[in-house]
Amino acid sequence: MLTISQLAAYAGVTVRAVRHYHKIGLLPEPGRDRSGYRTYDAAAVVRLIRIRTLADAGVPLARVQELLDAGPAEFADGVQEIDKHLRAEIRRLQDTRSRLARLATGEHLALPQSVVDYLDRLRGLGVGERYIELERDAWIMIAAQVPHLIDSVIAKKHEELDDPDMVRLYGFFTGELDWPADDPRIVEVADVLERLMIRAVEAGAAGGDGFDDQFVALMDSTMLESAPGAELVLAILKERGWRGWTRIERVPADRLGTELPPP
Amino acid sequence: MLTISQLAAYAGVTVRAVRHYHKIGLLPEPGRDRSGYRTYDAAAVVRLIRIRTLADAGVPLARVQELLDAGPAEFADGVQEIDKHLRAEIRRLQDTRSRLARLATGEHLALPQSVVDYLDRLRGLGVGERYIELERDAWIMIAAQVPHLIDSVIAKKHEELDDPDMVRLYGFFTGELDWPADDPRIVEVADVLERLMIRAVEAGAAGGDGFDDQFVALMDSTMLESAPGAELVLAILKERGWRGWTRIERVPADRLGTELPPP
DNA sequence: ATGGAGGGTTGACCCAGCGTCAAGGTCAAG
DNA sequence: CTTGACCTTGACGCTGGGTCAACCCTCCAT
Repeated sequence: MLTISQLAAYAGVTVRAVRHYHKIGLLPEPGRDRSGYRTYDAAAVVRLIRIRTLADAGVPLARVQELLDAGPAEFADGVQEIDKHLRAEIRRLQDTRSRLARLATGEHLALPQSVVDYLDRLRGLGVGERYIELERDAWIMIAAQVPHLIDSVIAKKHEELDDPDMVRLYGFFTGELDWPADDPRIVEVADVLERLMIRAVEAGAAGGDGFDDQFVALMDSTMLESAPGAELVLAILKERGWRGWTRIERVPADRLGTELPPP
Repeated sequence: MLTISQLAAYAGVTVRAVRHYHKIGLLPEPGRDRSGYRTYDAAAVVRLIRIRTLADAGVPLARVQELLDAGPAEFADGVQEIDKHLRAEIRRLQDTRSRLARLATGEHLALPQSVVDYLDRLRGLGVGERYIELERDAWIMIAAQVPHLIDSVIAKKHEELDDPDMVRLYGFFTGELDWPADDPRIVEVADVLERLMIRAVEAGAAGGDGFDDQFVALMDSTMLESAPGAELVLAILKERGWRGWTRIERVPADRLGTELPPP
């Protein structure tokens, strides 16, 4: 006959755990010797080892009890199920490992690959890290709100970058971003933007861009929040008869002065 | 700006978890809008995703906090450590899978391989499952109490099985085991055992078997508890001047009648 | 016989990491 | 104005034990 600590040591568990299993009725209370010590037999060893094997597999103790007290068919089914869980868990941990490896480096975890690629393209154009971070944060906000649209939006952005004027536009964002309000480059930026807008309108953007009003408002407000000076540029363009940002519109002369809806 | 559920959904956690992270100071409380709702920015998204990546790797939240607020060197060290843990955990789960596969089948989990092999050898000799189970339970008890000795004991048992008389002895245990006290086979068993004992003594077993008294007592009492009828056989042998079981002794004529120590 | 080590006994409280109500206040749409 | 989907705080529950605390048993050496 075994004492509780002999039993526990052989099965690789603590004495406390064995007593816990008694308390919840998972392992039957054995007989006691005349001094009150529990005395275990081989059946207890076998049952305890079965308990541990299942518990190590992550099975809740209540389920362990069901399984051990069930027929062989149900038991086999249960074990199948547990093994499936184990395989999934192993795959999850392997995935976690690869995510962990990317933890230190960059924005890869917070953004879909398409956006990461887009930001890398901007870097390739010489855009400064300061501005890249602003863009990144804006894209994080957009991706968080409309994850299903993000890939198609980024695809449009890539198309836009095929236009040399767009490349020129991004070329402004290489150094410090806090331009004073009278910085002459602001007018240059507005000029480039106006050319882009004209071309966009000519290309038929007026017809509709496939996005609904809410999403356009989201894009506009996010970009306005993220890019310092964007308001200044928008003000200049408004004087010239343009409205919008994500969705470009020529403002009819009689409506000049109408505000954008508040972000 | 994001609401808490947008943030949570994007990071793949529950709203409740985000609030929990606020409560323990892991994720800073963001600003509120005029109605008291929390409003999150991109930095919160990034931090929350980092938190989840580490937490998914099994890192306690307190440790996550330390890591995220530490310098890059300490962070890299910590990630190394976590990855080591992950690899170990994956190996542990794979091991659990193979143990799980053996759960339904046999005694493999409760006994070392050497004993399993020994029991298989007994089966090969035609010993009945009823008796095998008794042996198995006895070996479980012995292995639980003196795991470091089990392999050498089993090795001795294997040697003993090379003796044809020992094979003959086990040959008795094929069917029912509850022999009546006057079953003639009991005398036959005693005869075979006596021949074995004589040969053992001649072979020099008297010199000492390398086991201490406590262990011999353990073997004796375990086998006596497990095998019905063993006491009868021992009684017959005692009349013939033998004592012991695990350790065989010729009892000098003047001490005939001396009892074995109580188990 | 006695004292100390090293078992054993019960009981009660404590932990992470949230899940799950409960009991409301807010917001957008119809 | 209502409805339904959010948001807020707060409190309790859960698993699988760990960690005292306070005491009893047994064995061994002295």
